[in-house]
Amino acid sequence: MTERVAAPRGRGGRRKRPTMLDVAREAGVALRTVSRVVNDDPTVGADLVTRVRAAIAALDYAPDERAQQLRRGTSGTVGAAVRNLADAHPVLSAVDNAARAAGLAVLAMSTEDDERRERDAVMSMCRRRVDGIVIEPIGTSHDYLSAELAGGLPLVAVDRPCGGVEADAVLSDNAAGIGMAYRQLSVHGHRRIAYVGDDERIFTGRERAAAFRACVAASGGPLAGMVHPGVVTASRVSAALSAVLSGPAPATALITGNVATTIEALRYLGAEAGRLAVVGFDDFPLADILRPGLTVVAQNSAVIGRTAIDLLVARSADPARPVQTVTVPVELVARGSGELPPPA
Amino acid sequence: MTERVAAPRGRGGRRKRPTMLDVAREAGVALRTVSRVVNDDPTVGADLVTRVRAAIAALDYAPDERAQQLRRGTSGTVGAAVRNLADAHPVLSAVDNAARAAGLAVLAMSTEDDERRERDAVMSMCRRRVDGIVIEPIGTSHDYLSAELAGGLPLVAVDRPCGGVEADAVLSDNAAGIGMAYRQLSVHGHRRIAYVGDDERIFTGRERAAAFRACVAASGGPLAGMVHPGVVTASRVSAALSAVLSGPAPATALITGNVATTIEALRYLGAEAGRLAVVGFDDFPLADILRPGLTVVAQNSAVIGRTAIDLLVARSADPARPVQTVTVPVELVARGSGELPPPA
DNA sequence: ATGAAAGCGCTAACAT
DNA sequence: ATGTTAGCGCTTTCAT
Repeated sequence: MTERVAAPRGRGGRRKRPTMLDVAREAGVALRTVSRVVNDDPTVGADLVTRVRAAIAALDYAPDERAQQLRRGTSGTVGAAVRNLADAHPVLSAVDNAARAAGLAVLAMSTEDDERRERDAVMSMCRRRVDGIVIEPIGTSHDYLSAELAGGLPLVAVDRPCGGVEADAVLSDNAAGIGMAYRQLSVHGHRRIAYVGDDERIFTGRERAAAFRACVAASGGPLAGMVHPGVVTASRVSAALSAVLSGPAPATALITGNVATTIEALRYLGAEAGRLAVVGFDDFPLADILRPGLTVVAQNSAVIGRTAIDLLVARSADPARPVQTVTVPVELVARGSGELPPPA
Repeated sequence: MTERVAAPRGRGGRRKRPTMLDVAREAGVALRTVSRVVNDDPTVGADLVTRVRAAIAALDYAPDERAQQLRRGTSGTVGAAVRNLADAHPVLSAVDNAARAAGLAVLAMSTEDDERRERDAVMSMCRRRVDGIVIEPIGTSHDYLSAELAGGLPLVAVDRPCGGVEADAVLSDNAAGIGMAYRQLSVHGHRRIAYVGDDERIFTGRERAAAFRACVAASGGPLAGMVHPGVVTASRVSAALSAVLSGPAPATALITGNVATTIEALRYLGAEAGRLAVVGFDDFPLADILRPGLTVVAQNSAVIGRTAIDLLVARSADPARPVQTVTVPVELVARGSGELPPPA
């Protein structure tokens, strides 16, 4: 690590920021008039507007939003507590765009899938008096929020519902997605289809595994040894796959229950990946440059994010409105891996 | 999209939040005592502490951070203006972790590679009186920040330097990275090596293309038709590749200048990818599950993020300290694609 | 159309 | 060890 040190920065210490009062003095008007100009109040004389604007420019004045918020009682900010800032996060991006369109800033914090960090993040947002929170819930119990909810805090869960409290939620249609994946594989001749996915203690893991079992039951396929929910680790996924692919009647197709499982499965399969039909739940960038391209059930992140902000805004406007759960459709994206035939 | 509407939320409108004064009354003490307890001032009697704590719990009181900030004159927040919230962003994650370790919250906003949005985001952060800003600069001129900088705002650029203003910066060692890539390909027998990368109007594009030319010159390899900097679009990358791979003396190896170019190149090459040696600048998740695995020059995002916060904190403490540019080493990660031999 | 004064919720001097 | 008072920078009655 190289450190290149340049000449000292030509600024001696922190100069005091100009306040509204400074602007007022500079322009020779009352404080109130500056406030009016800043807030585009039409009842200010044109000449004064010009004078105030000039003073603002001369002093490089920018209003202190904290003071505005404090006085106005609203923060113009929504909190977003998401699992991770490092991985691709299309929902966060969609929330950001929808919020900005609604004139709201986004305070994003990561929970790192840790219950305590989630709680810290959310509480910190509350202390900042955000106008609402979008959360990808991690813990099972969110009753630490019941006081805030009773106080009128708009809270929208995405991807999975909150536990222990009534809150609006935006979920993907997990059952339909698994159905699409199963059908696609069936249509391409597969009878022995396996599922490896998330732990059933996690909402989506539970929903998807259950939907898979229902599909198998409905189609009269074999179920024994074909369903492997559990913690997503390299070793567990490897073990599940080797079990599913060995024995007298190995699976010829695989459904993976989330991106992490999909990646681990592809990693384990290595060059064999082209011989096993695979459909993954949830899309990810680069799924299309794999060989063969990965067929996935894609969630509609853009709609999820926008809907979350819509619900948030709606609840802000009417805190007493009924709690709502919106289910967003998913889509099958065929890229090759799900259309491989079973071995002859 | 299905909307499931449940019973009305059992909360009629927004109840007023308890203030510190409410707590004081509830506990039968003075406002100042509550403030002391909230701030863990040791000079409060044990019995009063208990009483105040009880009142806080009873009322579900949480201090208003905006008011604290306003009064304290500091916000405890750093702004992070990054290109994108949707793509993988390891630097943002590292900034988040380092900031949280330093007791700072992170206000992340995306610039979407748009000069105006960057400006809006940064100005909004200034109005929120953040304690500093980490920026992935997009525009060429950042002199709209000169007043803030003169006022003492700590500003740290990551990935590329700011233009037109003096600010601390954390950069990857682009020249060394290109050198590593070039050497790896040379060692594996390649003489005709091509480079496709970002536009030279962009700082990293310029540095990497220049480093590549220097490598070719130093090794006495062919240069004509081998360097293709430019806007990263599917069509431009395709055109560059088809030019480089055709003719009497086609390239046998390729260096791609950033992730977007790498992806487009892989997309274009398709099944041919296994026949051309490739080293990509910058790592990305899943580079290891490609076949062959993609050899990359990996930037050290964790160090970049941590260093950015370190510089920020250092400048906060001493606004007059010399401006500093830190160069962070990169690392070659060999996964197969860069170790392919030239065709016999 | 403009200004004076009160107060948002909190912390920091200064008593006591 | 605890309470009183002022004021952070702004918006908002209420006068004029």
